Amino acid sequence: MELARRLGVSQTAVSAALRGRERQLRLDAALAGRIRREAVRLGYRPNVLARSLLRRRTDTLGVVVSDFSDPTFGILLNHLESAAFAARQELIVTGCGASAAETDAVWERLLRRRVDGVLWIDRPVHLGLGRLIRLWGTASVPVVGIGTAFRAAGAPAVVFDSEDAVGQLVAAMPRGGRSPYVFLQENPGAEFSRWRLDCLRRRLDVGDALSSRRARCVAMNIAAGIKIERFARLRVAGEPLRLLGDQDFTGLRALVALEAAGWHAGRDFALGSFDGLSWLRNLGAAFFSVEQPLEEMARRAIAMALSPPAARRIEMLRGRLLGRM
Amino acid sequence: MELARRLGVSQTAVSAALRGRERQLRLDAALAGRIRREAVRLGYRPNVLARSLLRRRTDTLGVVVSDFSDPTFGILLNHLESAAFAARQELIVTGCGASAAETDAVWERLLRRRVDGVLWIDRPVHLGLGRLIRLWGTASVPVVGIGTAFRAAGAPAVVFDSEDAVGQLVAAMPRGGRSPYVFLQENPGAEFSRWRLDCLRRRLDVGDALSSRRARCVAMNIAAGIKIERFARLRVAGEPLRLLGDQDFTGLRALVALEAAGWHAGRDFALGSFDGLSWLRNLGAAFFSVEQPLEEMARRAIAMALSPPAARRIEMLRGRLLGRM
DNA sequence: CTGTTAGCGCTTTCAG
DNA sequence: CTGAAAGCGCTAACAG
Repeated sequence: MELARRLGVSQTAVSAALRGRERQLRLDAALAGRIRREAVRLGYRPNVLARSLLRRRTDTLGVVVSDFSDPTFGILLNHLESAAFAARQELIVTGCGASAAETDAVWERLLRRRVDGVLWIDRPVHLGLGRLIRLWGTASVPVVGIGTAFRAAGAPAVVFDSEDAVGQLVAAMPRGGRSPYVFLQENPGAEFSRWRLDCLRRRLDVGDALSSRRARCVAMNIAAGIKIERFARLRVAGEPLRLLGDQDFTGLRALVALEAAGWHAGRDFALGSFDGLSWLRNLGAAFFSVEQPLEEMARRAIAMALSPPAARRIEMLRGRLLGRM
Repeated sequence: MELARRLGVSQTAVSAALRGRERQLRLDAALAGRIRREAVRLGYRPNVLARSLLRRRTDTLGVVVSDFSDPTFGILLNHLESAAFAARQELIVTGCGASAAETDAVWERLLRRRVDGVLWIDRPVHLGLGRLIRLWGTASVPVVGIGTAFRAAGAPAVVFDSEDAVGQLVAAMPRGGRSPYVFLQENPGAEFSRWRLDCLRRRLDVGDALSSRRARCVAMNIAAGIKIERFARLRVAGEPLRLLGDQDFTGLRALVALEAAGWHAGRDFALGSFDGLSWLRNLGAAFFSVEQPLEEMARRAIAMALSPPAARRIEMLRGRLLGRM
């Protein structure tokens, strides 16, 4: 160690002083101080590579994000960083690549860096769940999934409870009547969208049994744009239409279009959606949404990656309803 | 190397075969194939730590993101990953921490990992530009800033040309008349917001000189909500109000509120904003926006970090106008 | 308290 | 074409 030579002390002393291990080594406090001061003066930066190589652990978790541009994942990442900081772990965040081959490369690189564990945020659109789980099987370190995609993967994961969220939304909407529930899909092929629709259907079936009345559920694809006539046709006079966006952006688009057409939230329609992005709070009361417990998800995911294998399993977390009509 | 022992060949041969250097070493092709097959069979993963330690370079760039939840940065990150892949570099993405102390820690950790360069996406809200630039000075590797915050920092950076963007927006709006330009601010303290307002003011001054007519510019803070009366008061009968959101979300909020109040885009107001987030394309023609050239920014930033010092300087990139009224 | 020693897993050099 | 040897920067064990 160059620093040691310059100061004329042993490498051991330098190493100990720099990591605050002076008590253990019964190192002179004054000396330790001198070493630390000199280290700062010289702009000395320990080489983590060498350290990790020797210790055979990196205190680092890899994080694979299936899409950086999803704001929900962005907020989750912010929380993950805090949680990692608290757990004295570093994070290496990376995208998932644009093709199966790139995803393999990303995965491989993370493991070659000898991360101590991997968190995988949602399934990449180009990679089937089965294939992904098989990939995880090649790891020598713990892998934890985050996201609804992993609800039935059988792998350790932290999952937002969509089933419960749908229940909260339905409970907050006007009951009874003949107007249908309209499930709005911006990207009907997306897994989360289909899954939430399934949850809604199941939920309404349960409602049926209890109220002995048939609540209709209509799925509407609005990817190509919103046609007001389609809404008008579905509506039963005097009753508000019950709209559920498959996520906040979808609900927002509907809101813009309906208001522009002279429909009024609360009178003509009730609107809810998923994820509770914070900027919704600025839109007033015309909209409600079930917020994902992202901070808790982050904490749990990190804890799970760091815990012994036996403690790793699927955890379902419930959301919280924001806003009311 | 364990693999070498198992196969009964030399470490040299294994190393060469695995990195496709067999020609240089004049290694037997059959042997190289055998080594590679065996490596796959055994699930062998070279240790990047050891490799980097010896080579004294990591082929890795650090990326510091000031806010993961900003969708613009998210898209930029996706592009950065592609660009890095193309340049055979890896990326270590990290948040910037929530306080000055955490930012220091993030920075330190990146350098201790011996990244070959750092890209810094926008200035953290809790850290002054001066302080940040000073921090950069402690690096032994190139640092490239990305974002408007660095337009005058004197450090190498890739910057979206807001001045030009304002020009494009103003040019696309109705000319003349007495209605003011209203600049909508959701977070008036934010640097980008103030800077874009400044640009607008300067632009309108230039317009003045040419048309010898005074165009008024009003800044309106809408953080607390949108009051329609404030807009009504500003409007000159028969002329559309010219609205500029400081970013897309801001413009969107205004759109929702104005349409809900019975104002019509095109007739009663013209609305533009910044950044060109892709989901705007779904909102129809009521809105236009200047898109940041994120893909190009990503490519340039990576290239700049990899180029010799003399080639590193500030690059201003122009945006593209999306949508028309 | 300090110095020495022996590596962590890999690449490179140079002599076979 | 192969093998031996040196060493990247650090830590841990142990003998002074």
